[in-house]
Amino acid sequence: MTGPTAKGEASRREILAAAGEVFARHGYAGARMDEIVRATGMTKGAVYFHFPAKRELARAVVDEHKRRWLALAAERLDGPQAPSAAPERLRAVAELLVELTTASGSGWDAVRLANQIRAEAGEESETGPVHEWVELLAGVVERGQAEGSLRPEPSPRDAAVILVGAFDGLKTTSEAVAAGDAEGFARRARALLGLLIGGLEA
Amino acid sequence: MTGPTAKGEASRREILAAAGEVFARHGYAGARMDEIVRATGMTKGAVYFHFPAKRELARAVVDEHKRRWLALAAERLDGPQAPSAAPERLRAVAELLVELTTASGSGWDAVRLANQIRAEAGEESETGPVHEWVELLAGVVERGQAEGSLRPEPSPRDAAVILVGAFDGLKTTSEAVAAGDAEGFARRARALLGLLIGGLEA
Amino acid sequence: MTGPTAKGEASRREILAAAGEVFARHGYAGARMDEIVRATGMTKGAVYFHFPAKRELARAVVDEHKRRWLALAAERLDGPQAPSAAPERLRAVAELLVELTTASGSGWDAVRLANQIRAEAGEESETGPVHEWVELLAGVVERGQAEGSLRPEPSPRDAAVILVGAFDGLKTTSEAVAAGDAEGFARRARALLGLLIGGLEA
Amino acid sequence: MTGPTAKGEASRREILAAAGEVFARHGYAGARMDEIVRATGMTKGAVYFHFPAKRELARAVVDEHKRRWLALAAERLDGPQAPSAAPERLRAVAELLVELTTASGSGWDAVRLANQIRAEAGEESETGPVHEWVELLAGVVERGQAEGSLRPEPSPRDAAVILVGAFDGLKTTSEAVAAGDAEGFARRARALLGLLIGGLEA
DNA sequence: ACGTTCGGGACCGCCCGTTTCT
DNA sequence: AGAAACGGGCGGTCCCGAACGT
Repeated sequence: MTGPTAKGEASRREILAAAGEVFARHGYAGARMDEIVRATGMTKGAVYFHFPAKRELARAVVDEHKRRWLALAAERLDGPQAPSAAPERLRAVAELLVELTTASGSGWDAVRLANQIRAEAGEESETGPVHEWVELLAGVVERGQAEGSLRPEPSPRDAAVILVGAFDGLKTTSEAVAAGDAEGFARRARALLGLLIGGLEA
Repeated sequence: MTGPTAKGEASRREILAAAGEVFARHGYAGARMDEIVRATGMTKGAVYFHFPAKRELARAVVDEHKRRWLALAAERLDGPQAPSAAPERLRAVAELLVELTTASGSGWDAVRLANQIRAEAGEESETGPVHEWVELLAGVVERGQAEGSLRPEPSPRDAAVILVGAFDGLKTTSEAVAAGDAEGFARRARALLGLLIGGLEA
Repeated sequence: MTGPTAKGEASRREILAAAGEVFARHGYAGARMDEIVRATGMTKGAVYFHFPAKRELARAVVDEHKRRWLALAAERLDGPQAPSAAPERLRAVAELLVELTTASGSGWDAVRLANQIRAEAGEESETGPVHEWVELLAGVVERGQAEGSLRPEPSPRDAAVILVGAFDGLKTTSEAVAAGDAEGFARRARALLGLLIGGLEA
Repeated sequence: MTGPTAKGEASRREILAAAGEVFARHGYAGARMDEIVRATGMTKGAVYFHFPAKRELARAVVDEHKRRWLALAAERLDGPQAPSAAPERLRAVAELLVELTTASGSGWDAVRLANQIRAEAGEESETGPVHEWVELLAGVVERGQAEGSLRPEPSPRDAAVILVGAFDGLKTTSEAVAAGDAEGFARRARALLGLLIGGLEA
């Protein structure tokens, strides 16, 4: 009745980290609980104490990343040196995306993981990280269109979906074409987002 | 030593079709061989006579689609009423992509399937359908840049990867955001490709 | 990380016993995991928790017997009423072999099982029970030759291999000729070993 | 209605040879029909035309060898320079056994194959090659005992079983102890048989 | 609260000896 | 004699819960 202890929290975080890695390496279905367990150094029971099922674990991994990213995005958009014009705000978010994806090595993996969960379980959870990004960008686009700095043509939501989706797909395809070429991906991603944002400008 | 017969070929095609559907429904890992077998109406032995393993079957599905699509693409680009200017050629291919994806219902699934196989097997096959599309589009872009109808900035290959990847990702994200909304996807896809191709024009 | 518990040990032993029986009845290849599982009264998961694969299980069965028999042999050779002259020592071991084989019912089966594993897996493990017997007997023969109570002709190792091999083969052949005739086997085995040991004496 | 043709006979022999090799390599249970088929260069239908089942094929392999060996044995025992004294006759057969086993590479494999079939199918066929050898040797021993050149102690049949069984086991054990050492096996085999026959002499 | 060892079964991909068409 | 189809069953995996400490 005393709630989670400090040790419990630490274990939880460790499990989350290990699971994130394994899920990223093998995909949701391909990931084996045994491997996750081994990666944590704990035993099966320990993992299952914190997360009652594989799916819950995956969801927790996704949520964890989501939390972190949105905090970063908010910082870029609301922080002291945040730009005020919509195109620049879009560019700031775009840059954050590129950085997240290339820097931490596997930043975008959680997005892919969320998609896999969705694909397996027949459409349920509508709270994946993509939605958050879409909402975020849709808000920026909407304000930009209201201000007149962005063209009114694709609806804010469509524009947002296009930006997020295009970026996501580029990651997959880049890896299919040239696996491991992080630099090439960053170059292409910047070109892509530049092209799109430029096209959206008034 | 007489080679495959007509009946055998027919069975092979039937299996391929059924497998394509099941793979599309559940993804590669989620697809059960039993379900594929049931879908063909044949028995396990029959399927395993034609394809020695699940992975080979999936690869054959991918290759089959690849063959068909590239034939269509070639038709659009080399047929009688094929446009000659690079931007229009890109637009023609873009339109074909949209049509294939929305019309046949399971058009783009093979691309996704190829990505899943690649993800599972730890990067081996370099013959997925993406590569073909990339090569095809890179050729068009290159000629366009030589003619001056396209800007020289992203390299032909980068441009091609961007076009293919962005399109691919849009599908996934569209479904994550609004599952089953084919019309919405087509609208966004046309907007995306229009934006990109417009941006590439001189 | 607390190590195996008493219950676990008990289960392990039970599985080992059941597996030994089934392997003896059907041979390694002919033995079905399902039957072993059924014989234990547990489920597949339980068996595979203790032994990760059929081959490991078989190896464990072999090792178990090896341990037990060598302890008995050591008792006969080093115990209080152990003979000191080499020929008598050989005869003591020979008698033990006959007793083990006929008495416990499934005595020599582990030796046959080890041979089958080796035959299947393409020569790897050099730790089968035969080796232990060979080493044991070679030691006795060597001392006997040094003392002059045994002829120097076949090298200790050759003599040991001959003794063990001849005994092993007699079992198989006896059963091929007259299945189930334990008494006949014992008679022949004593004759065989008497002949050989007599021939080795100075 | 014309009976087997010449081509059919040739195919049969080819299948038998290929099957013998594969059975020797993998054992009866481990041998795959597919591999045998591949080794013949024919198709499954062809093999199953000549031999209705795997077991029949194995039996045919065994019988084939049996036929050949007995012809050779008869030659040694009844030929022009055949010895007349029982001990020498035993030695002649022993020498033949050693030669057969070491020379043709896999001479004794059929004996092992026969044992495997018997083990799998729960004692039926009593016509394996071991029996033939036992009968043959028992005859020699019987005459020797009648003549007084062999001691009367182990019955002819027991003596024969001992000789055959000991030899068989030595092969297995030799390979377990020193795989591939044909020379060592021959040395030990000659020592073993010399020891035994010497012990049987009056 | 946290962790461990142990056990449960459903299920899965695939193999394999065989039969059935041409 | 070839290609094609059959279908039962096998070894093994995997996610998870139970029982039991600490």
